[in-house]
Amino acid sequence: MLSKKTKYGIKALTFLARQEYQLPIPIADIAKSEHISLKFLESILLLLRHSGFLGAKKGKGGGYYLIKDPKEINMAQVYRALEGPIALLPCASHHFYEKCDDCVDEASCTARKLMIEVRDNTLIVLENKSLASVAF
Amino acid sequence: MLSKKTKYGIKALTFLARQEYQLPIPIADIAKSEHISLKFLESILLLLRHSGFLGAKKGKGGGYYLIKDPKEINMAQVYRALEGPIALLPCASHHFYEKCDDCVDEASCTARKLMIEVRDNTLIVLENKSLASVAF
DNA sequence: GTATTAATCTACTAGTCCTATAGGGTAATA
DNA sequence: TATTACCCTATAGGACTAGTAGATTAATAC
Repeated sequence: MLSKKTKYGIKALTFLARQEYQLPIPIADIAKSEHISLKFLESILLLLRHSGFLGAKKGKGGGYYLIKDPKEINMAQVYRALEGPIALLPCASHHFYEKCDDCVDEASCTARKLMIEVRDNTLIVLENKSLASVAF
Repeated sequence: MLSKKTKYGIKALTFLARQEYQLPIPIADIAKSEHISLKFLESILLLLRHSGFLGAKKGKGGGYYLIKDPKEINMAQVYRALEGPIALLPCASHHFYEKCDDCVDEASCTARKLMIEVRDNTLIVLENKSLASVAF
């Protein structure tokens, strides 16, 4: 299951992508429009800024704005920044690989085998989607 | 991420499917072979019995055994019994649908849209896999 | 019918993660 | 210089995970 952090993050990015003009939008405006707790959203937007998706401007007239063209923002990258691994098992992950403690032989592990197939298919979906393609 | 319950459940089913003869196997044998905590596995096998995948026999010579042909056991059903919804958001689930509190308009929700696509692709993978096809 | 074996059931717990909340600090702008 | 709005740290309730412990019940072998 997706965490609310990821869900809210995707919604916030979408909200920004749908703005007619790319001016900074205050957190409060996004929180109100998307019905997200202000302080929680604050931490999410900060993470998205540190991950290179958003820019921020302080002071009056400030807020958050997209740093790249929504067409160039890949949903797999967004997912990884917010949620972490795309694979459902650490041993089936590319970017976050970890060996299982209990596994004697990875090659014969059916759970791993199955989850690698799921991951590959999920990746195809996410990598072929840009923020622009889902927002409109 | 998959819970260990689901991972262990899949491994246990695989272990049973790989048995040459379909005789009852004691929990302890499975736990030892797959390096799973005995008592934790106990609760998992019980769940799999209640879900209609396993039969159990008490007493000497007892244990758990597959109730159906591994070819007839669909991995989507196994996943749902162990982990719950296949969709990554409740609002994108068929069998476990729930409305989001924060969502004003489901139709325009990009998180939902994206997760429905992920779910559809995951379903294709899981529904086309039988326990037999992953175990061998 | 008794002992043994092994599943079944109930209850409990330490630890971790999620989803926030609170409050002050800091930087930019008008 | 006042205001606006992002930045950072700390904390906390609740849910969930993974595992433990112990008693009970049912089947089988002798």
